[in-house]
Amino acid sequence: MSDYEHTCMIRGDGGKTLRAILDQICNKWTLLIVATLDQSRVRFTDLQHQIPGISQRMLTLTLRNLERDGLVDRTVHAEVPPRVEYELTPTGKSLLPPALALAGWALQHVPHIEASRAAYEKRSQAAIG
Amino acid sequence: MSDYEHTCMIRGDGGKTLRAILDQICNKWTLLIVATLDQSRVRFTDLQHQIPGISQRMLTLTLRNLERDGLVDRTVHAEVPPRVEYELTPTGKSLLPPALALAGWALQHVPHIEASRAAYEKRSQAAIG
DNA sequence: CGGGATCCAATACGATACTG
DNA sequence: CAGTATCGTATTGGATCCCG
Repeated sequence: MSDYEHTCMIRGDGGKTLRAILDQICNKWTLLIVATLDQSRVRFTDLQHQIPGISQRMLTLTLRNLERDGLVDRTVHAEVPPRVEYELTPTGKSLLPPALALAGWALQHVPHIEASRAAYEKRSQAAIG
Repeated sequence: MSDYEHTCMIRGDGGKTLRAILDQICNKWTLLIVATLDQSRVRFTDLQHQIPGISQRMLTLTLRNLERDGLVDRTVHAEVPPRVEYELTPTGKSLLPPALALAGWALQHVPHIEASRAAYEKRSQAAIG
């Protein structure tokens, strides 16, 4: 499918559901969690450590949403202390390439964007003064 | 760069700036606007029509952010009535492929995700009842 | 250890009214 | 036409406490 066809479908009217799903994929933590689950199954606490800054609450909520959408599998081991592991489903893994592509783009353009922001702020200041 | 290297860089500590930028790209309207600017320069009102559901306020705000980040150029024509056109900068255009890849993924998996959600709700109901 | 429940602050967003 | 300003609501997310 060409880029142009993509844009047409994105803009299409039926796109309300699509927008909702895009919103959910593109929130603050989803991409990070998916990226972190790339290699293997990971425990809850390990996830929390590997994603600095995420709160327990948001980790739980985001994982539940991913589970609900069939992108992540949750395995509870009947042990004491309890052990819960998360891993990507095949669908979840299929999200990896585009997700990493976007993240890679952001990574590449951080310097450019920061410079552009600085220049913009400077212009704003100049306009005021 | 391999997927694995990508994930390492995403998870890295310096990632606070990266996360902030990813957040901004992945908000409710940015991807839609970028996708809509794909082909050519578009006027403010036309953008509003091509992105059903966006409010004037959010269109303005998001466009300003994109301009600030150097992804969109704003051209004001000295006419009456005024005419303002927006177009992607080269950096903005470079965002197009990964953005469309993600949107394409979402599009492909809408049915699967909706089915998974329905099944999940059903399980939850069963657990309650 | 994993995570549910609650409270609270920040902010994102929409609706409306006004302007050059 | 292309915004800006203001207001009110809805959502997001962190902090904290508690529980099996």
